[in-house]
Amino acid sequence: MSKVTIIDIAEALGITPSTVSRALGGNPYVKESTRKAVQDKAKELGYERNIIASNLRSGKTSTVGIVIPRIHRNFFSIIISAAESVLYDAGYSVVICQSHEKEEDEIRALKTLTGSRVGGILISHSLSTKSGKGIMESVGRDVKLVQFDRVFHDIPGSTITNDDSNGAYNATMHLIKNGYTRIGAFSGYQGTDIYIERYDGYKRALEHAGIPLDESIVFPGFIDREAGYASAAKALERGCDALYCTGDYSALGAMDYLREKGISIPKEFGLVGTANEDFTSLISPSLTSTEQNPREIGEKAALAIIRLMRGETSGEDIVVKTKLIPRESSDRKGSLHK
Amino acid sequence: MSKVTIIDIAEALGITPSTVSRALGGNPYVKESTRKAVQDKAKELGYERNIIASNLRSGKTSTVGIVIPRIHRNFFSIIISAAESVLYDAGYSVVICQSHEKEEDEIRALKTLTGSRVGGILISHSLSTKSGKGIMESVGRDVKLVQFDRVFHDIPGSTITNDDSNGAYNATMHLIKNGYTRIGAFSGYQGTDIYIERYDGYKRALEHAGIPLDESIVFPGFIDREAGYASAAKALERGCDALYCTGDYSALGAMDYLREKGISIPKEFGLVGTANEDFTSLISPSLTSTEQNPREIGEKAALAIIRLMRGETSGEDIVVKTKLIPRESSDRKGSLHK
DNA sequence: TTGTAAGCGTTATCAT
DNA sequence: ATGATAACGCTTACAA
Repeated sequence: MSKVTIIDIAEALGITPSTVSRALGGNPYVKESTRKAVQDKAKELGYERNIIASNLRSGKTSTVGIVIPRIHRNFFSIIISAAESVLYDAGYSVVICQSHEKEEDEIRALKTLTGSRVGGILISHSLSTKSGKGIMESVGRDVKLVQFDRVFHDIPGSTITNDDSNGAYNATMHLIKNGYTRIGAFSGYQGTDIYIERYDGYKRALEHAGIPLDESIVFPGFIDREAGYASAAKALERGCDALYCTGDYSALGAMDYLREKGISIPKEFGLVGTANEDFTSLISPSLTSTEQNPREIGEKAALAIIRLMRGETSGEDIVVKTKLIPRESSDRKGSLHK
Repeated sequence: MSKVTIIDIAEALGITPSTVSRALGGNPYVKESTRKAVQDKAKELGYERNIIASNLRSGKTSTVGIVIPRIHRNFFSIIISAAESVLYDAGYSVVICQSHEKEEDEIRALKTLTGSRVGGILISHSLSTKSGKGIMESVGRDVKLVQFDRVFHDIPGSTITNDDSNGAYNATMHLIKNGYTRIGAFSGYQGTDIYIERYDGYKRALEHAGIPLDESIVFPGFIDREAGYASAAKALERGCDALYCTGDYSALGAMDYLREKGISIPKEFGLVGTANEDFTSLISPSLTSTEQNPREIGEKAALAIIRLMRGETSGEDIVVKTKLIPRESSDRKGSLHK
């Protein structure tokens, strides 16, 4: 086990711990020969810096916290995976907490993180978090914050978001181009930025195509499979021939209902989801969706928090492009060649 | 921000830091009234223990590392999620690393973790890790280890595994009971315990049913979607009417092939997967699979590492039961009522 | 039951 | 360019 300290190295070399520390820490005021000797000896003895002691003394912390609603949601787990690997390579540790979509848990997680002295936090808010108020109270001034996906713009720090409005615009346009004329929407909870943005994109597309907005075929609120099933019934009743869904699971629910009613997709009804979950390409018909590039979001978020902690910036807003992935569920024109 | 230390509390109360430390640390040799006073004052001043200093001094660490092949695989992300929440409640932090299925990355992760002085590690080995040798060399004697899912039994510490052999036995038996008679197997890489176990369960079921083992319809090695597709072709050629697959993705690949050939599932061909991935219930026909209870594995692994770090045990082997989830892909008898 | 005092291993701040 | 020394905030023998 590595019980080797800088003192051992210093003694072996007949110099002092301070010099060893400097040599290892990249301090410019060290003779190259000394640095070389120290590094060699360190390797020889199997030295590993005691991060705990280092953090204590320097007051800095090399730990970054991540708070997300649920770790086992594909979108988030890919983000974590990407962020974790960037942070790790940059010498940071990562601590992960879940909010389980509850503001209460989110605040508890934040308190625990600041308690364990993280230097920065990556967060995507729970759906039940209604404002940045409680967040700001639980996070100290010297902890840096990067929000991603679900963000509040009145919180200091950086944000990483998708161009959600454009994503929704493109998805809706895609339906229009495929000849659907009465396009409803599962618009999601309209108290959260991303859903507001997406609804906006949907409306812009309709407007662009000269289709009047009909709020009776817009279904806000829950977007899980069950809600999708229930709302699809109403949408059909009200004459829809397509649905733009701000979530893949709600689209799946709609698919359940349509299949039950013997309505053919995409012939009689068009469907697009959002998030490009794994299953979208596995089901039949496969589901057209919008790729949000979670890997890119994770990497950018990690780089953003590093810059923030290093004081290289005091905040930036980064937008990651989405991409429509056309599949069978909206392919009325048969433009897909398998 | 919390700059309050035990010294502040001590001064405010006219006692010494040691007593404050003891009161807060649950030391039994403290007068109840003192403890009460300390706790009240701590709350009043907004004190938060500096975990870094605490760890440095005590030599202990309240961080647990988790090493898994890939974080964004459903099975693993649920395990992490469960383990993380148990560990967090018990006052531990969690650091997560990925091995990307490469032994090299696994060892690198292990070294980084021991470098940041974790007290314990939860690990499921990469497929390319062939033995416990390299693992043992990179982990010091005083770091505790809990292996889960993919384990080596020559490594000290605890293990959490599924009753894989029984799971495979039940899955194969289920096919037999549904009237399939020539049942092949995607048996997985036969250098890893879980796959050996499962192959054993498959063989036991055949034996039990009096069906002779035919190795020409057993396909070891890769079990991804592509491999499933390729092996399904051979299985069909060799007269199989069903396949037991040690993975859902390989079963999905087989399904791809069978669908292409116009072979009806489950009428003409039966299919069971393993792992009960989310998509198994979303595709059509839905895929019979074996639930491995990752949540339970994660919780048990967390509790096991805690016991190990506390010195309450020096190692235990825990087996988590699997459960067959019958779905359409093997339902030749129509015993499923939807 | 509480106080005293000595560090844990590193880094910052003086000197030299 | 390097050395000496103190300190980061906490825990823990040992004493009282």
